[in-house]
Amino acid sequence: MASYEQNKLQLYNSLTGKKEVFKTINPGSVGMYVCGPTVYSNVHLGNCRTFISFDMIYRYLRHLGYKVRYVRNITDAGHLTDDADQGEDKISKKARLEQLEPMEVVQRYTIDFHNVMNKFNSLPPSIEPTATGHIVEQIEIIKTIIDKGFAYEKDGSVYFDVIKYNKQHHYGILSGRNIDDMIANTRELEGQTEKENAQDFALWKKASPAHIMRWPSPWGDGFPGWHLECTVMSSKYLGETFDLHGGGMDLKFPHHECEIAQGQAAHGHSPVNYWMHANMLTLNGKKMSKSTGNSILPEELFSGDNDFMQKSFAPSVVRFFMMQAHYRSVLDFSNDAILAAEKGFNRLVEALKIVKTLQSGASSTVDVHAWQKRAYAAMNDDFNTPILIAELFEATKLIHAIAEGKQTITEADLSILTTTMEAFFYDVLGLQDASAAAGEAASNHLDGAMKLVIDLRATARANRDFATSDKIRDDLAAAGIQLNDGPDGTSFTVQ
RNA sequence: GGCGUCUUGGCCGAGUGGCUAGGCACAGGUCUGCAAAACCUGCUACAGCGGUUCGAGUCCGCUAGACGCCUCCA
Repeated sequence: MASYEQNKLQLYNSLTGKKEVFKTINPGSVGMYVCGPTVYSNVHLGNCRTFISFDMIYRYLRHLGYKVRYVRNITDAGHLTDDADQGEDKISKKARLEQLEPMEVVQRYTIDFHNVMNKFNSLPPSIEPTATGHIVEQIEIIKTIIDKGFAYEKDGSVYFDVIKYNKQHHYGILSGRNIDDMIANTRELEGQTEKENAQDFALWKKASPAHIMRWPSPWGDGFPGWHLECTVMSSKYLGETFDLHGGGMDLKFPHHECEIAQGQAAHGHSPVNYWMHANMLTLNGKKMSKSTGNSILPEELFSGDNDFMQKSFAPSVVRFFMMQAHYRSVLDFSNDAILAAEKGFNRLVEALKIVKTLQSGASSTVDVHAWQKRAYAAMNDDFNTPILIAELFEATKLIHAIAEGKQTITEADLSILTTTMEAFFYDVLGLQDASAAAGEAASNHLDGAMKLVIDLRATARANRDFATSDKIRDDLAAAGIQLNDGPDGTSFTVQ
């Protein structure tokens, strides 16, 4: 029996507002789509939280034995800077500003995105399609939506007819809005004359002569609307209805709402069974945002070169910090919070080393099975990583107790403890031991040199030459190497 | 203005109506030449007011505050 059959996974479905038992369309397989970044600038830490959250979800689904096809797009065209007719494509705007070819911008920031996600130990998706690679399919689906009567052409642009759609379906089903409220509360925007209604959104935009990124279409030269690419690429690679669609909370409306409308209009049924939304990462209590300057780049955090934090932090520490909060909660990033996370993270890393040195005994005085069950229960309850981490700390206490001989454990139980700890820490949470990543060869050389220094200090201490022994200890500490004196001798840790 | 979410101990952060979340910090202890580190122990809070209930952090209402979306946003 596969692991996913034994674990009753429940997840919060944004569409219904409830936790639901996860039931896939095809047994054992999951089709999962997550809205990726618009590659017009470096991804900031807030962007990363969403992708790390869904990386964890992807990892846990795989851990449960599901075969997952994970599609995450790259938006390299079609994203307007505003919704008015003067709207300009984000990529081409950046290209103009930096005197670059649009695809040069795309290339630069796509590479940056991949580098950052790599450092966060985020697994690459199964398919990473681009909007510009699917212009033909987007034009085709626009034709279909026009044919079905849910879109109209106006002067080289095509708009989705939200009012007409809403007569048959509920536009606002995901975000909990209704069309009358939206109409009553629409802001007055200049240049909206083309649309029949302010709520209508663009499927295709006519390109002005100055617009760099443009493609021919039945309606003239232009470029696709932002919402369309996700509908096209998800249905192409996952089918017209698929299991799971994720993205940041800020995409719920209008982007995901429009995706539902487009899918429904084009294919006659709702595109997604489970909608999941990762919450925002805030800085100083406010949403991280490139445009307001209230953001921090991952690289600035890894290097320590920023105005917010007092030191640098390893990618796994940052990831651990995020995993300590539930993905649906707003999380505030601060110096104090990440410092606390780093210490806790180090304790877990240490426990993972100790667990490998434990000796098994004839009987177990600890209930490893109950513990393992609680750990899975936490994850099965809408991916509750904070509780999972609390259980990992509980296991840490057990490991110390066994190491000190206060508790005993059988070989079989020790095996469960070790593999479960490692599976959750490395495979599911996607964490890495920073010191191990630093390089085995270098650390072997350091080990040899440190053995010499530690021996010299031990000799000095034996001779009660504390001036020498303390100088060794203090100077090493200043160099970032901490000596740990214990009953069995001295070890060291690199800070 | 509309819609929605949130307000938990010094800090971060989970909590399905009744049972200790967890981490950090702090205090005491063990170990140590002294420290540090490590480990052990301790630390019972739920914005305010009212209601439902045998019982509420957990449900309902009101008040205050914060945040998000409504415009590009992960």
